[in-house]
Amino acid sequence: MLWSETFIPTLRQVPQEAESKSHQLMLRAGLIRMLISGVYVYLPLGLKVLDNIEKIIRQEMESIGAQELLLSAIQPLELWQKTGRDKDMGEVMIRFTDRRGRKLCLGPTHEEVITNLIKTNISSYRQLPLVLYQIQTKFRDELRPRFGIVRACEFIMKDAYSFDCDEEGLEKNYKKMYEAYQRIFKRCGLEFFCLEADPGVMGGDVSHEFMAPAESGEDEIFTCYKCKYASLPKEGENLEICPYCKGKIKRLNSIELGHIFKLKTKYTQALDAKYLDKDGKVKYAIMGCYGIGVSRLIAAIIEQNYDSDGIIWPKEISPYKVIIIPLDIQDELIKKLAFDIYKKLVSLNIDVLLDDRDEPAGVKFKDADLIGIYLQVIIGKESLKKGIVELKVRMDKTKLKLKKSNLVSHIRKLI
RNA sequence: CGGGGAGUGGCUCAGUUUGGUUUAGAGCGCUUGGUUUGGGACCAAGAGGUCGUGGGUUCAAGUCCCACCUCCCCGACCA
Repeated sequence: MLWSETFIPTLRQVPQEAESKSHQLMLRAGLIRMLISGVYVYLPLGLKVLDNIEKIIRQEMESIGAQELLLSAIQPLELWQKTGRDKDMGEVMIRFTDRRGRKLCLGPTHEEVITNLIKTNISSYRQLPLVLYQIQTKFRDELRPRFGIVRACEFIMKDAYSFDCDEEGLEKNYKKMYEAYQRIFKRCGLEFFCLEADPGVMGGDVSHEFMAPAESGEDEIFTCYKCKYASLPKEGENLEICPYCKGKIKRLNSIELGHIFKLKTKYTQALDAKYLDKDGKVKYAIMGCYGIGVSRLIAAIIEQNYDSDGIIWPKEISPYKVIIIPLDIQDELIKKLAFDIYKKLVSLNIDVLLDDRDEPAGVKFKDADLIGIYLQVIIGKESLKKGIVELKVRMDKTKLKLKKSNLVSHIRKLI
């Protein structure tokens, strides 16, 4: 993509509406814009980041045998009355009545809908186990939206649901999911802790939360860096020594990345999702559910990966893998080389952005650092005279001086 | 919903305390022309504003009073 043909509105100054670091950088780098409090639009660069995160999630979900589907955002209130959660959700759930007088809501989550689907389509143990997932927009009328997309009223979530014949099956799927989550967050360049949590309104007995330390995190957790133990503070408690390894405990603000639950039969019973088992007995399917705050991950990644110049995208998340920076686009030699490299990378299927704008070098450097593309190819007059171009890794700021002819192979090694 | 802060060109802000420089300012960005091109460069000429909204006080309101709206932060709340 050529910069001159895309829409990356970067901001030089910190917008007044943003206080947290990730929110500021998302606005400045041209990833998102606010429509109203708690509701954001994603600009092309933001969408590319979102796509990259989703790609990782899909790969890891498929790798454990989960199948993607897409449920509806509009849901009948009736289903929620059956599980009793229409009351639990209260005003968080956005409700409305359509012209036919049907009572509806915009899905804040999808346990009811998926269980209803299972109820009407699964009737035998032969059809189980089943693990389904979707990546979809959720709606929650939050009391106080915060920190940009961290707590928004409209956000994107990956939610997965497992259905098994017995608890043994649930254990297996729960474990697989737990491990897949670790791989996902690791590939996203996140430092995170996993801890046992209160299942809350979701129900069921065991749940685990994945938390990413971040300055603007909403929850405080106790963490031990020695053994990776982490827990949520209980009222009045002040933990200083790790109960497992006696290491020193740190209190850290953190963002909830994901949460997994063993729901067992809470929903399958309420919605009467039965199947016929091997022994000919009618049983309720054993359920688990597994959520990741996809859009929120962007904020968490930035909170953990930035410097004074801007965002530092981890390799797999970077909205383009390479940005080519011809320092003087009026210079024919520089321009030609920039386009030659660009075409070469495109032909190799490498996602590349060429800053073809007629702007001073300083502007291009600042913008490239701000939007945080993984690799920068810098082409300037002086070094080009010696046949040299520079390759800068945004993450560690090392600059490699390379012969033109070696550049592409070097890039391929790094990505 | 309680407490605090803010709303003035696209963005960041000054001006409001103490009403009155006549047409409301600056920097950045934007447009045109030119000089530039290794870290947000420079010169010249331009475009762009219901001062959040409504009402009130006054000879006169961005500035004072009342009501409301919006945004941010803390709290309550939250899979």
